[in-house]
Amino acid sequence: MEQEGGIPRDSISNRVKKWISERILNGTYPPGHRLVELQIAHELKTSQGPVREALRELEASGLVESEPFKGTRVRQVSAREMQEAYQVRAFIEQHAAELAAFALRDNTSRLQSEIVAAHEAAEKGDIETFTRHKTVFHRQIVEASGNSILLRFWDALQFEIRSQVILSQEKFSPLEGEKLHQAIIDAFRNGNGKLAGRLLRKHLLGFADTIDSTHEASWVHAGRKSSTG
Amino acid sequence: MEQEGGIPRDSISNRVKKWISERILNGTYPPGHRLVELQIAHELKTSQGPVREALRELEASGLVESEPFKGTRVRQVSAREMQEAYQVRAFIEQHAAELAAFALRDNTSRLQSEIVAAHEAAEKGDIETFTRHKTVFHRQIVEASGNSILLRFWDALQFEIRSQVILSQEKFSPLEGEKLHQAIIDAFRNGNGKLAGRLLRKHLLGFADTIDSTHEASWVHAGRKSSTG
DNA sequence: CGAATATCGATTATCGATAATTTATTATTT
DNA sequence: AAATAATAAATTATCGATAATCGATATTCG
Repeated sequence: MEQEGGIPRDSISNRVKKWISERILNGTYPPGHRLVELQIAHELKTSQGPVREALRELEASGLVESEPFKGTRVRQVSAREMQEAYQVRAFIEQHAAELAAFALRDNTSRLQSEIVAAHEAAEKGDIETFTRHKTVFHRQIVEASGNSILLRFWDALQFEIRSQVILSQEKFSPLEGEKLHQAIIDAFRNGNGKLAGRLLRKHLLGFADTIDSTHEASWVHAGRKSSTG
Repeated sequence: MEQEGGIPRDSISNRVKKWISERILNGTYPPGHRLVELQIAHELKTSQGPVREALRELEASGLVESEPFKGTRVRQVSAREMQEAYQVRAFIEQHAAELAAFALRDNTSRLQSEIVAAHEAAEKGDIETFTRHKTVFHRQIVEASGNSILLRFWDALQFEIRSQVILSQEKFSPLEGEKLHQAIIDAFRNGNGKLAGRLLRKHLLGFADTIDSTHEASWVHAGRKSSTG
């Protein structure tokens, strides 16, 4: 099957995977939505095999869930699970910061530029760009830890978290964390990984604490532009 | 592979998955060994689909690796990666211990019985049983943390580590850690999660330190009985 | 009427065959 | 003989079709 005007260097199942995850991420397929293999296959003019493979990979990464002979649907993450995820992320980043202290000492320019970019986006009200830069900021710290397994876990967590919801909290007070991020950078500049770690942990556990079941309604699908500027 | 006698209680792809992982775990398929889809399918009297699906799941859990059109082979874990894995495991268990402090206070009987069982196995020279009970001991702590994501990560790590190698170190001095495990239990009995966490962390980082590339030859495949009983 | 069961439509799980791609082998040229 | 091109072999990726299973509805029997 020849690609219609696009990049042909990707397997069909991979393209299907991207296609589906895109739709889950931007809210077209809400949690609980059913994903029928042959239906998607027909829609994408391919066969059942690649679609099935894509769904199984998405299942492995936590985006969807499936039961034998019952089918696959977009996974619904509970408030409880979100709390757990933020807790795990909190101490992953704390440890990463301690491990990354040496690598980041007097080497914070990349971190700084992400914060600057995030700040600019926040002022323009571009939540999506803001969130992206803030995410890269945190990921760079885990990357600098030099522990690839830690990074893999962090990625898995991030995928799971961002796939479903973004805390409305994060949207409505984007400038709140600015000072904190600067403090984290300063700590790294001084080679104080312990401090950076404590700050990160506190920051993230703060998010975790804002999550409870009563807030479930205030979550918003990732990628959807909030109409309330 | 037979199913004639009754209702097939497990899908074919799941049985294939078990069949393959069993062979990887017991060393029949060593790291680097190539896994050809149609060849396995023929050997198990099934078709390519289920085998392919099984291999993809094993890839997701880190047991094998594959490249497009090149095929799948048993993954080789480097000394470096083993170190990283033990580091991550160390601080996962440290945090789990702190979270589990409340749940385990005056509630250590299950932990205790695992240690007793491990001790008995060690005296009989039954390394496999010893290792299994020691693993359950550690897993129970993570379970008691109440954080299911933490547990999922720990399981993934364990699968990855145990799938490939067991530190010969652990085999030759099984009684070494006995006192430490008792100390951990005592800490939990007193509700001192911080202390239990520190002990666990130190214990595991100790293992991590014994790993370096010069020791690579001393690793032994999991499941293989050492002839030097 | 109501519980157990047979049937139907929808969907997943599996199969056998074909196309696409890589790797190995042979032929050709310089 | 070395390098390159052409061909063949092996294997993965994909396809279209069939079998197995589930859920809902209709049907039978007490």
